[in-house]
Amino acid sequence: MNLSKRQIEILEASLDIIDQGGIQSLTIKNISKKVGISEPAIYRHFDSKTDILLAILDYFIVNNNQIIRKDLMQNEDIKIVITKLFDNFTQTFLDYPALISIIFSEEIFRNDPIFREKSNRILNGNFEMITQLIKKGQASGQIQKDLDASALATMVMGSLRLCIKRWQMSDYAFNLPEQSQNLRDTILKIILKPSAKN
Amino acid sequence: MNLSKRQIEILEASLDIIDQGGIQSLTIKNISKKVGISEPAIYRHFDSKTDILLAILDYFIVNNNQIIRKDLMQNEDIKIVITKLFDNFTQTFLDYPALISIIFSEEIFRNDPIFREKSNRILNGNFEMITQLIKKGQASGQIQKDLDASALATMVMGSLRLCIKRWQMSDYAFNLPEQSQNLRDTILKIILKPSAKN
DNA sequence: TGAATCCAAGTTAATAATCACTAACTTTGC
DNA sequence: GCAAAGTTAGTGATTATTAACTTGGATTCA
Repeated sequence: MNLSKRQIEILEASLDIIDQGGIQSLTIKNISKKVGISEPAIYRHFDSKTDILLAILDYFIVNNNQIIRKDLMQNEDIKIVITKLFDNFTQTFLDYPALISIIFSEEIFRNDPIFREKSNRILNGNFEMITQLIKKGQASGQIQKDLDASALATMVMGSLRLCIKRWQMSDYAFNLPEQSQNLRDTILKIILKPSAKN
Repeated sequence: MNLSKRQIEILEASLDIIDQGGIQSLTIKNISKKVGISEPAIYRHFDSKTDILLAILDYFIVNNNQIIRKDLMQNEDIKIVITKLFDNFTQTFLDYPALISIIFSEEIFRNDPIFREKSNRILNGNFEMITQLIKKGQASGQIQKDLDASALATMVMGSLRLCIKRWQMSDYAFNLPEQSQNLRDTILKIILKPSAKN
């Protein structure tokens, strides 16, 4: 996983193209146009288009996730953890809106079994992480224990995803941080035990 | 919007193809193969591939939504409304799993401005409906008033979407009704005022 | 130092496959 | 007997990819 400057340039161009026109517009021609080199020159850096797609998943997701994960796992205060989870994600997408297409890449990568497997593992990995965080919060008495952990994880992850997706679909028209914070605070208000709310 | 038998057959074949291999595998050739007629025969029923895609949106979503909407809007008990919302959606996708691809069609239809506009309106329409239902629940005193209605709507809609998406990605491996009910009950437990819980 | 060479990264041109779609003809059912 | 719905054959455009050649900058060697 040691990418050259040009390889990264190709991956970022690909991300922009997917962001702007969906997976159908990701062609070698479009990539080469955006990078500013000829089509065959792309093949000096990647063996095939499939390799480019796989590299996108690795470069933009797998890496990124491991950083956030460690940070969240180490913290004991569930309120801080969820705040970080929301704010971190929001900031990432604020900085690189094109990444939203990758977070929702399940639909993009569905035509190939290798991609399916990979994006499935990413989604389930994130889901399991959030479930673990919530279980920890329940064990330490900060979250009500009579609430199903995986249902809460679905709520947290699902609402964050929908919020971001709607922002993308609106052409980034509304204030994402504001909406994200609103969502975060509402969720915290709901799932925290009264004693852990301040 | 009066579709012939063959037209509906074509739309259902298209839905199956998208469900199995994503939008990239939706070709006239694949459609004709699935329907059992030649490629040019498809054009006796639709002027273009674009027309087929637009008809998919109309046939599977716009129609369906209006039926559910009326039913939900008429009911006064928010607990019943949310239960119906979850169970109705779940049953629909249980009956026609391929429809899940259409619910998440934002990514599919992104390369064309007309499609974008259309799927955007569908998503926002559903979101607004749920927001209205929650506001009604707050006005009648069943839902806590200090919770932001649109944040709750994001939670309800986002969690339901994620639950269904994960079911699809797992190749329908887990028990969807069970998970959906679990999610529904957790959400009800959380947002209803104590007095409205029984 | 300066010439030889070498290779990574670019180019133009062309490949077969596939795409949506059309022209022209045939079948079929009312 | 006629129109809707099918067929075969072929269109030009676009797809990912390859072949063959060029360039430019670093390395090697006399």
